[in-house]
Amino acid sequence: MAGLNDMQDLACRHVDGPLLILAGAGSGKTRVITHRVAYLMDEIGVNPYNILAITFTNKAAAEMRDRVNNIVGEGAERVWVSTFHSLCVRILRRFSDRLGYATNFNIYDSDDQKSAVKNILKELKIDPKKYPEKMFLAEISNAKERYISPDQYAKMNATDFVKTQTATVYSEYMKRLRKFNAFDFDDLIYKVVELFEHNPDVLELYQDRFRYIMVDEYQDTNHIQFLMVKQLASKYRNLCVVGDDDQSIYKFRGANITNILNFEKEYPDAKVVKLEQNYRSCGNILAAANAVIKHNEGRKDKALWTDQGDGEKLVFNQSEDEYMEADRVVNEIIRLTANGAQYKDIALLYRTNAQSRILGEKLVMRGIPHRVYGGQNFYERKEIKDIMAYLKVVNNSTDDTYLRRIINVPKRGIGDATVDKVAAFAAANDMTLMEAMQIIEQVPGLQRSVAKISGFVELIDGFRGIIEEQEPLSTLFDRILEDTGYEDELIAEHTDESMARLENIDELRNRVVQFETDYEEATLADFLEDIALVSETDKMSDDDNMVKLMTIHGSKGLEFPYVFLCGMEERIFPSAMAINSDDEDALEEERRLCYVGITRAMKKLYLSCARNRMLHGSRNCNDISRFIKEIPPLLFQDSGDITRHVKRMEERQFADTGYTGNRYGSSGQSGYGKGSYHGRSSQTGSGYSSSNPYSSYSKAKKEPISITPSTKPSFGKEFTVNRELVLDYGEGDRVRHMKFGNGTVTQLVKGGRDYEVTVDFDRGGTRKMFASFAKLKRLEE
DNA sequence: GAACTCCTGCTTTTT
DNA sequence: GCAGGAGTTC
Repeated sequence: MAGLNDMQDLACRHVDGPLLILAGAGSGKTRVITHRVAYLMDEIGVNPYNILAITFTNKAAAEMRDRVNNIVGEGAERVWVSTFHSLCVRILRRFSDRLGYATNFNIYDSDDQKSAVKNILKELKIDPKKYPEKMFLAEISNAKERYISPDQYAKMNATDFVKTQTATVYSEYMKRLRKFNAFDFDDLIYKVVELFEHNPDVLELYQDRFRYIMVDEYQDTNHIQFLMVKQLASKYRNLCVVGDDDQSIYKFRGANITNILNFEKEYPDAKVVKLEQNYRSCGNILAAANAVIKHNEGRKDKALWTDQGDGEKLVFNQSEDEYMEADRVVNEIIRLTANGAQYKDIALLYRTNAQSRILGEKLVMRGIPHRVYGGQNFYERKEIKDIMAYLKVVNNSTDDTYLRRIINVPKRGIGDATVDKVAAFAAANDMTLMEAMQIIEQVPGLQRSVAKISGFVELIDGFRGIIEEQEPLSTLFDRILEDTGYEDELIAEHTDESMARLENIDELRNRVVQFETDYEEATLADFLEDIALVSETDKMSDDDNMVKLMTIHGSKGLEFPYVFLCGMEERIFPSAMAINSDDEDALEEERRLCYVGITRAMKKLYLSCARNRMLHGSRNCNDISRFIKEIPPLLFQDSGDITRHVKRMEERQFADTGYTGNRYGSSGQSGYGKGSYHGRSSQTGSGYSSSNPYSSYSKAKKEPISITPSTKPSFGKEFTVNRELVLDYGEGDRVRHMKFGNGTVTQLVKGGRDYEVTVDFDRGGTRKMFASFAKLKRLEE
């Protein structure tokens, strides 16, 4: 298959049985998956309806959908491309009644989970100061990820006091969610696995539907996702997983790297294909990435390489504080754009969302268009949560959580004392809060509040009427803003803050209208689901010509010509938590994260840090990140700062031994350019990386790190340079296709390393296909 | 019942 | 440095 390298080609052509693709960063992973889909459909004749592609983010799903559409044309929309979570929601919307849940269930976000646990702790009289709800939530989530039910959990931990308490909370939590007809994120997958386990007919339905399964970012799957995939694939065993153990960065969320490392054990007949040729970054960037990741133990050995040349060197800067760091970054952005770079080609990446504030401020000051992704989520803002709570109550009022949030917002004189009385009545009579409020006259001990509450119930009933009459969502939205007086209150307040809130509400309204336009048939439940499952990064658009700011986690799967990795300091990146952790792997995960960050860059990578920065409200001095020191200095454009820094450290450490510091060349630009450093490094093993015996980090491996930022493959000769695809036909020519017979080429478009051919077949039908698959033969007529 | 003030604890990362 | 929670006062 031309347009693909040998390994990519091999992966595409593997049809039956398990397949593991180890795909390094930028190795054309999505390309392989989409080509494989095309191959299955066009060459093997697989019904697109039988293909499932699972991705990690909605953004990745959308991109894959797009690319599949482009390649296979007809029928592409019938390939099921989605994330684990939305796939599960769709299955549950159809079958959750088998588990005793209604199909209009709510999806809990972390805030909802938190308040649910908080309430349970109150009921069980557990002091949240001694045992914070966070602990219980983490433990519950953990159990769910391992497919451990509350009962099992209780049995497993019968001797441990705190854990028996956790078992009770877990059990109560699940009862509560069932009562409120809600699933949390973990449940979405857990409950599908449970559904499949107890309903073989349902499982078989989906097994037959998804005969060919592909899972992207497999290194980020957790145990329960592994189980689900296993269930689905067990009948036909056509499972293809794609991943890179070096890019596993979600262990904190339960991702289990052994899923990918042990794939061959689980499926002994698995075919394994490694993709190591990188098409994204230039050689210097790759060399830096390889050098950093090499410090990790326990990884599948591999190294990225490119045939695109070294490209530009890396830039490193240490500034005095975070403001000066931001200034420097912004200045460089101005310089880049003055030289023709587009704003959208630039990304600022950082370890924690908090770091975005100062960068954002500086960009505002200099009038640079930019957008901050993630962080203080749009949907976490108070006013948005309030309006969303109204929508959720209208959709499904069984859940007290949202009701309690809005019952007195805006203020309508229904205080906590009143709500507690009604709640007690509801609990005693086994009804929901809303049900009790509907018969409020029967609730004892309320005087003036009765009228207020029945007024509120009428309000909600009015909103529900709008839905029943099938009025558009935006109508409901506007009515909520008006009838509750929410908008009026903010307008009357007329402060900067209230105006900002109004703007946010406007933005939410835009999203409602957008959703309405995108999906005409959409219901309120659909909208709420979309909000619950789709993050902001997912909605990132390439049209906006803006500088993008996001965490490194958020950048996974993306690429940018110019990347700034900011805050490259010890205790920031790697984080203090990882440094102090007793878990050995914590640091390795940070390093993998660093690897992900570096490999986002295509043309040029900037690394920066500050000598001191505000943290937890106090100013701290932080050392340069160990990851910087793991990058060979010869890869840097101007290594003045880093050289001086390391030299100073060495002098400090070895002053009494008479060691005067190695001479890393002059501090000027030309110091490293002549290869002298590199030669020296491989002879003596000293250098900048942690293999340097004088470095402050001695945990490093003994072997010297010699990274060759070269164009040579890291292994074997079988990786030859791309062959160019040469076609012997053109537009207007008559061609023959193996399956579809004869036709006329109506269009020929070069797309990447392949051609997209449109053929008008004599037997009827126009098909778009990739030349590399179609294997069209020119007919002489 | 509401508004105001003080205090604490926290910062990874997110489907 | 900030948000959210608790406690106090009107």
